[in-house]
Amino acid sequence: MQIEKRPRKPTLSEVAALAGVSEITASRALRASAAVTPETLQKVQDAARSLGYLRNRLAGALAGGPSNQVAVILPSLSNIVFPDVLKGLEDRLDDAGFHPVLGISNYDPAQEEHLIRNLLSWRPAGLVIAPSGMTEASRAVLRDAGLPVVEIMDIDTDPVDMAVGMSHRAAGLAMARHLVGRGYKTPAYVGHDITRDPRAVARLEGFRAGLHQAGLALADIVTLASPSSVALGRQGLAALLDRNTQHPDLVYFSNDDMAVGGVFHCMAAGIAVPADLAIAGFNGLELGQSLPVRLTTTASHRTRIGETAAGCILDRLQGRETARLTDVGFSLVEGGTS
Amino acid sequence: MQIEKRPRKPTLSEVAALAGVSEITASRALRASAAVTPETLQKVQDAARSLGYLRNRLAGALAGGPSNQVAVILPSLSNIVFPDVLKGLEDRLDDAGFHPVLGISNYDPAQEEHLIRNLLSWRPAGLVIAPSGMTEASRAVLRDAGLPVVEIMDIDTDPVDMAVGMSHRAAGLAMARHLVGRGYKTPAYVGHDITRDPRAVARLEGFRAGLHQAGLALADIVTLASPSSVALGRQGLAALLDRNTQHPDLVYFSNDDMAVGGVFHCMAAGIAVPADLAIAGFNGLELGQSLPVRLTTTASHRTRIGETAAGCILDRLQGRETARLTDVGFSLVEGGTS
DNA sequence: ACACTGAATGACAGCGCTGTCAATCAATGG
DNA sequence: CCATTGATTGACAGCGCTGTCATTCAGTGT
Repeated sequence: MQIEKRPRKPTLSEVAALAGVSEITASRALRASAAVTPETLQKVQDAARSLGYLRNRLAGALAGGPSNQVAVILPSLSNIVFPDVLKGLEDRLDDAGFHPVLGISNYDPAQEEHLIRNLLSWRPAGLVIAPSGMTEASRAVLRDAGLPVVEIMDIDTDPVDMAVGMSHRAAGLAMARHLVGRGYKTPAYVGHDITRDPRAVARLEGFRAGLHQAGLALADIVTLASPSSVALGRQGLAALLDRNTQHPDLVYFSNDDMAVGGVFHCMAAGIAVPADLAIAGFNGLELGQSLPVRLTTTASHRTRIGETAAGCILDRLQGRETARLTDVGFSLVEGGTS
Repeated sequence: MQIEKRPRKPTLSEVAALAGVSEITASRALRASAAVTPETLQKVQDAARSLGYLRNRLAGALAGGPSNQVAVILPSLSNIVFPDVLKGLEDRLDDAGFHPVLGISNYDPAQEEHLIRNLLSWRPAGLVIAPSGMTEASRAVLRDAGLPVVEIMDIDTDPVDMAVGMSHRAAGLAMARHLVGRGYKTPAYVGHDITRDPRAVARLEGFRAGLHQAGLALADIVTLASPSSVALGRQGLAALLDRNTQHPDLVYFSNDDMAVGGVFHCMAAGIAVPADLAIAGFNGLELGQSLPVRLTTTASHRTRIGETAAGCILDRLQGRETARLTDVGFSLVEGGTS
């Protein structure tokens, strides 16, 4: 008695047989990778269609064919920044027929290392990572992997292979200069859990440096040990203003989510922005730009980072020249909150 | 003369040789898939480490081993809803050592079909899709694929295999009932490009049905042919109020982004919410809940949809029973804008 | 008419691993 | 002491495809 068996997926050799050609010819026809008579092409395609043939890329890649998978490791999806980056990546990769294989490190270097090995074991064509304190072991694995690797977000680093991003320190510095130029004298800072966010730290440093150059310093600073959010920004500003320290005339927030929370607090507490208090953020999220009064912020080009990183991978795969460091820059957005 | 050749990655057989065991034993040791003496285990692990061995899952999967990739097809990453779903998916998948392989259909059924074939050619363990008008061909491919398939977001459908989501019609209906109960008499609607968003259409239908049951009808309706955004909602409400039709006492927006735009318009135009105009959205985004006045909305459980969908895939893979339809429900959020 | 060229096709081997089944061997029970 | 059992290991074959090199054959130049 025959055990009922799901009819196996048709293989290339069955397609070839039906089309009356050799396996390898069928392979070439279906990949358009080498010269095949239009006639043969037609026969093979017909055969494939009538059998419902679905290419098995596992076998193809194992046999030496190219992979069209690109490993992507991000620290989180909760922060809108990373979906934006991912969007840019996906867009460009998709154009070239590539797919991201995703891993989320949760800002954990150990998890990151684990993900690197795991994703690499599928022999992807390239790897894009927004590092979260990569271990030396991680770097070593990437170095030996022999595939294009792009580290994204930050370019104040020494990448294993390539890096695409912006200088967060420069962004903080630029914002400080801008605001100093507007005449603010007693700046304060409200931040989220920045121990996990070296880029926010870099912005803060740059901001401080900018103030320092103008003979100013932060009047006060509040950091809360939670991931950034609108609610947290609101809470953070309330806390800041509650203290009986020198009242700031300006608050620089660790990012736009936080800053929008600050704006909401002002709305609710009847604080005039920017007359009583100016507010600035970072990222240039749509959210902040759709407020009744546009948020002053620095626009980071997140999607462009993704696109550019994907471009680096693709360029490298096609043997084109690639830059080690790519600065996508940032732009200061002079909104109405400062 | 020897062409310089990147030292090939060590293979399992080299590890086995170094460890002094057979290939298959090394394989088992590294997978912990069958009984191996602690001693052998140690030897093999040491050998693997000292060689910098990196498992090749391409070969493993081809040889009949399991895949830990799950294809995920979403219509977009621009709408925060989908990153939320993806987060839920990734979370649960990661727990089980699985990775999402991502494809974005851009709401295009043809692209969707293309993605399905493409991703399936990597022989993933399962597939999760937020359908965008799946073609019959797509459904057929999925049916024949012989892997767990979960269609997400909507459960008002007839899925190929499983579906996880909520009834958007019911959500619209519930919101209508709630608002009718609050005494509003002249409701209006502001929506985005809903031709591409059947779920928004379903909510609108449900909303209309709810009104109808109470002897009411939509006083006015504005739909704009762009993807939803805060700015678009703002613009939409302005347009609605600009018309010299009966003034609404309530506007139901196609989603929270749009509704928040509406709130912002009211702030800017000096319209008191909810005294002059009530506003309701859909999704329960953090954004709306952090407004100075919390937005009235329906919370969709996006992350839970992702988690549940991943759970279905995993359950099926482990031979556990799975439901064909899973309703994750929704919850009405009575905010201050109504 | 003949060697020569290039396009189209094919034979072969093997990518690196795991499922299946068989072999080995110490421990157990009578 | 011998058959039986279960735990551990190994031999073998093959997953489905593509790179490499060889072969075929029509078209070209002299």
